[in-house]
Amino acid sequence: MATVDDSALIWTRPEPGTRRPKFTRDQIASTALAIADTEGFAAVSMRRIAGELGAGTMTLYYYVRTKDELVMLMDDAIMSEVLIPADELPAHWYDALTAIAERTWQVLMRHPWALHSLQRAPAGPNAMRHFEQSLAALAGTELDATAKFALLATVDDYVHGNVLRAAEFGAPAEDEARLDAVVQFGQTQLATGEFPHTRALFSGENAQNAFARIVRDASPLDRFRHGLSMLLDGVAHGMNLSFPDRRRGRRAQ
Amino acid sequence: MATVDDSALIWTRPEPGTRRPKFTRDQIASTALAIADTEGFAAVSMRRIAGELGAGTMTLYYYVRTKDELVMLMDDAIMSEVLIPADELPAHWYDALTAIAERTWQVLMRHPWALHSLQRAPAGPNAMRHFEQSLAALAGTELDATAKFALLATVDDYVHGNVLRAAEFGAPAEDEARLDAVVQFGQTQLATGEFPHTRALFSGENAQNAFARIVRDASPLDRFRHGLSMLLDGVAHGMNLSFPDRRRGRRAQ
DNA sequence: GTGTAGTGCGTACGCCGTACCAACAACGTT
DNA sequence: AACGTTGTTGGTACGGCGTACGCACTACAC
Repeated sequence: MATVDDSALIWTRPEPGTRRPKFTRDQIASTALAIADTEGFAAVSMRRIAGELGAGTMTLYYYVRTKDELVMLMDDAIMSEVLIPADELPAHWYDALTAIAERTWQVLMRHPWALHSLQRAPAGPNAMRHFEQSLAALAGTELDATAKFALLATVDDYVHGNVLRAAEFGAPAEDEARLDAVVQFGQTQLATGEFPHTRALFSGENAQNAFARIVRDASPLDRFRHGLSMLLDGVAHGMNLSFPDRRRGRRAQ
Repeated sequence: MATVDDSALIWTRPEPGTRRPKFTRDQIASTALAIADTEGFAAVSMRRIAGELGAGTMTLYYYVRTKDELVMLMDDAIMSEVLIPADELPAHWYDALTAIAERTWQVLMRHPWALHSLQRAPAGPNAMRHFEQSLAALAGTELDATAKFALLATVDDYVHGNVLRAAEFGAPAEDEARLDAVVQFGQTQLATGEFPHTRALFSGENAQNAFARIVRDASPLDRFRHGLSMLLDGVAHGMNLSFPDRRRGRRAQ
């Protein structure tokens, strides 16, 4: 009796502390984060984290009810990185949204595994702050609630989708041999003649060089920016919003 | 000696068959697909698939070298669903891209787990066909190779990102109690006053109703379409492409 | 009928998350 | 200073996972 509500989110349960425990949730989360960043999300196991901390495995369960909760803490830590210091947020909605999106992109690219776990996690405090900040970026516009929501969701969708793809290219370069196998399979397929347009895209040069050219033609960040600006341009037109006036220092709207 | 190259992709290894095996890769993949669709990707285990097929677990390894390869087969099966019959592809790039994106969206929404596994998988034959078809959609434009590639990547990014988010809302309604806990946590946070803009978004009504209103204001598909059209409008302006002329039957460009 | 090699799969190993519960130690009380 | 309470630690064990290894079976060529 008087047990804690089983469905309560971890944010609503205070960290244990009446008798000075050996660890904190933050310590545990950041240990897990370090493992995920250096060895991939798959390397994050309760045994591994505990080992890293010099603790018994089951000790972690005194701070956290399940591994999913621990992942929530990791996600929330990451979301804290995407927050922009209030005084650095540009005044114009277009610039503000761009700044937020770019920062989000950079953070997620540093922790690409977060997208997988973020999916299941309901918004934690820092995710709410991110949303709040995004709304603040739109405060100067005259959009109604539904439009604001739709706009922010669309931008976030693009950011997440881009990271999903970009992260897979920037990955640990794979196996070398594996990569060769992939390229060679691609070439074999192209040779079948079933892919005339794709073949034309790689006109002349061999596929590997062409692929490298396309990849190096623009950095992942540049490609992200380009897509984002197209999206925001479409938004500005479709929602009747102003563009920032870049010719002078003034900020329209 | 004379063993198969370890790094060879599954597509390059022929299915076993000199002596009429009991199963086929297709059978195995579609069994796995059925499990994933009805019970989630986590329920897909080698033991489970084998059980479903009435086979010994290790039998699967005669058809497939690792579970990852099996997942590639699943992904490729899904990618086959997104292909549009050649004669149904609209002539104008804008309509064609919209059709491809919508179909992709619908397929991925039916198999939301695919996004997780798709990330690691190098493009299989059907993924290549999808790319080829996307290029075909742009055949009428005057974009160069780099621009085409960038455009398609951007659209795919948005589609994947949208599914990533939308799928999490349309999920199995969760726990009821769990959902209550999430809503209640949100309200508590709003009450702190740290989130004025978010609070304003839910003006008046209580948060749960407001949330429900925003969700039902537009179906996930409508919201996807809206974002996609904004993106494509931005693309059309930014890349100097024509819009389809909807007033008559003719197709510009 | 017999030999061979393609096919099926049982066993076992080392991972995983975590339920259960005994042991330990920090503190309030006396 | 001694004790009892209870917050904190973590050992053991269970049922899952992917899959390496290698033996058993059997379909077919001869």
